[in-house]
Amino acid sequence: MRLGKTEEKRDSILQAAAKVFSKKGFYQARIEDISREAGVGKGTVYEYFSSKEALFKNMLVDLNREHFETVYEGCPPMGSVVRRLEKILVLHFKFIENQRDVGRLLIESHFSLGKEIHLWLWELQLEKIKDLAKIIDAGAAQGEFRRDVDVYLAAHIVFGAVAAVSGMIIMEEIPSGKLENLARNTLALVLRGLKVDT
Amino acid sequence: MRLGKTEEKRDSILQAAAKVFSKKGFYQARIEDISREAGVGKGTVYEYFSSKEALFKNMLVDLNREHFETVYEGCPPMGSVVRRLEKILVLHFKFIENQRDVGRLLIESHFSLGKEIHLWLWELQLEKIKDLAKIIDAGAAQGEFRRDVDVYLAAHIVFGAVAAVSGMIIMEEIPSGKLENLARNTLALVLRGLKVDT
Amino acid sequence: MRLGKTEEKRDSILQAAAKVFSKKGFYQARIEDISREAGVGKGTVYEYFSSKEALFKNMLVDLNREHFETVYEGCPPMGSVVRRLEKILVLHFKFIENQRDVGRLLIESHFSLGKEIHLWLWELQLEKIKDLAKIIDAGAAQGEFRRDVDVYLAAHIVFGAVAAVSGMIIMEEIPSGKLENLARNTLALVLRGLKVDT
Amino acid sequence: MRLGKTEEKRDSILQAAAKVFSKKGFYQARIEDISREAGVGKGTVYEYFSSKEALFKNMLVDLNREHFETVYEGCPPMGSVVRRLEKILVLHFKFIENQRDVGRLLIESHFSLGKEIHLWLWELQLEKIKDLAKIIDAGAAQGEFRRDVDVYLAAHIVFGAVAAVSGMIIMEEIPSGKLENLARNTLALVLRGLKVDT
DNA sequence: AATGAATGAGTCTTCATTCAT
DNA sequence: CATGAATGAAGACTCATTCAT
Repeated sequence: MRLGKTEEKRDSILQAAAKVFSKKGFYQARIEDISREAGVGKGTVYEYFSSKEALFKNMLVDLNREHFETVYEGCPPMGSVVRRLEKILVLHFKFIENQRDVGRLLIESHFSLGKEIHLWLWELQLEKIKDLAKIIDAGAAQGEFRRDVDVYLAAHIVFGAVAAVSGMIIMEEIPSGKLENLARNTLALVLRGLKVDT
Repeated sequence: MRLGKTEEKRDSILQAAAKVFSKKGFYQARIEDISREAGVGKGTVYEYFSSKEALFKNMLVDLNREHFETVYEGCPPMGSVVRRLEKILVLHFKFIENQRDVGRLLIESHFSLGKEIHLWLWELQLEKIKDLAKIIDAGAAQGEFRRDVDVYLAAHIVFGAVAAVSGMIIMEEIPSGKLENLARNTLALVLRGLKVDT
Repeated sequence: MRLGKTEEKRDSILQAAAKVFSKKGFYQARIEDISREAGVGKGTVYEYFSSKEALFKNMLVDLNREHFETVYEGCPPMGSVVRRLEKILVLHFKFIENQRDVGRLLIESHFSLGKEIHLWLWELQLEKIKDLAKIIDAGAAQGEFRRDVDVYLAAHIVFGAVAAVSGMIIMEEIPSGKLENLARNTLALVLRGLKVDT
Repeated sequence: MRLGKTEEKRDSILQAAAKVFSKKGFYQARIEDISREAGVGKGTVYEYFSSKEALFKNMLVDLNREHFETVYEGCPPMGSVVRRLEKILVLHFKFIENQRDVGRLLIESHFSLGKEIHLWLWELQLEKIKDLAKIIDAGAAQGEFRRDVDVYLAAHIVFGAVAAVSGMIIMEEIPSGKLENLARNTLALVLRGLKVDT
């Protein structure tokens, strides 16, 4: 299962890109910063990625894959959808917390990038929302969730709620130990709502 | 009630800035684009704002004020907090819808800007969240909302939810006529949650 | 002998120009600095002088006139040329010392200005050198100076020597009380030379 | 003894800088002029020098070194200090004449530059004056020069005199053949002074 | 395959000058 | 006459990208 030398170098560049882009944002990050961080020459970056934008996109795709593998695959469908959601939230918050800088990029769904790349990012986010929609749909099918809700809308709402709390974790530097509780509370609110039970 | 000529020009530059920054993002926007959009010379922009960054910040502050006046002040406390929230949501969604470009900037709380300005933006957002927290707190005090929720967390969640739906409105170009319904549904979900009533 | 209001304003602009140009040099000085220093509007400067360069030249001409009046006219031909030279040196050094900033400009015969203005400055300096040559010539005619010297060359040498000592006065902030002595020593060297008498 | 390619390029930029700065002065010279003169791209200049000012300073330091090597090192202490001075003057005048443009910069001790760089230039000049003072001091020690003169003052005077004559050479385009004679005459005046021997 | 020196297009910002009031 | 708001030409500097080694 060893990666070829080539694959290794490609990876180290992506790692470096994640670090530098996260810290400085797309426009402030310089290719040279990234190449130095990766310990390779500036020209080498262009051996593996055709442009700064391509590198950026690849980095995000990579990050998403890692996020997906950590959060969803590390948490397959199980009996209760609610339980699964709770587990997903915990894993997600931990992922965020483990990789502050990198996590910031995942939350920052919006960038001051050109329109084209902006749309591309929206697509990326939409996919996550659709994954969420499937889960919610499953919950409705199993009778755990109300059937009178617009699943697509609900997915957006849950996504936004989770993103906002993720931002809170990063910006307010919530300590690791409180994440499980935070996940539970967040989910509780999303599931039961604000209103007093009637 | 006439604005001085000077104030008028300052305003037209801010208007133009909102338009151009929204469309292109901070780094892609050129001062010249903005000055042309405003119908003034390039140098004139610098008569009113000391730098591109200063213009950007001023523009956001301005936008926030407008948003605040439209949404919150256009919707003072009333008997029911739930009713007030619903009204706020409708106004907010309409504000978003009316000024797609401009609205995009309000949602895009995160930019690929330098760390400093990024923090400044976070502060701006936090203020909005705190406004929300006050409303929720009032709801709890009046017995409309459950008392066992962390108000600060709840405010983040509502904020995130609303932001996500706002993004949906902009990106999927939801027609104006459906906004009231969308506001109702969003609020319903936030208030009652996903789970089936027990 | 009262100056008209107009003349007064023109003068205050020239004063301000001398101050600001001296402190910052031609390119670093901004017309606005000068107008503010003069207590007039920016546009007013252009009522009196057609351009920055014209203002600069006028200011130097003015300064030269003042210098000439102070130094040469305040010291008409008299019996001994040597005595006259000594008096001239004292007056010159005092002029320099009195108006450090302004004096600096007189010494700084060379500027990083465009070729054209540079030549003009050289002419200004050459006139002073020619005045000096006349004095030396008179000294030779009176038998005080050697007749075998090239008067024109000698004038350059004296001019350079005096300029260098003037620079010393400004840069090393020689106190006022030592100027007379310095003038005497400078003149002694110029008159008797370095070499031991044979 | 071959310079590395890199060193070569650095040098050609310095050469070009000397030429362009000399001709146009600091503020009128454009980096692009210099880069074109050097036959390199605009960006390349910044590979070697961090800013226009840094380039300017480096160029002057370089020039000074060259001047020093040509004039002083090409003329080591010998029996007679007077002889040495005469040789130095000849070499100096030839250096000036050989590199009119470049020489102009050496003479133009004063520029319309910011205060900071101005001070730096004064230091540069002061060093030369101190070198001169050492020579004069040696002359006094050897009994060739009078002992009752202030060596530091004398050095300033000689420096100023030489600078003024150098200016004459450049501005009046004294032909090469007359330089030796000019050096002799200049030195004679400096050594014996203007006054008739008593 | 890897490098980094070289490049020049692109942009913010300054400031002399103009001109409507 | 006096003003200062408006202008836009000009230039230092950055950095993605290329390419000879």
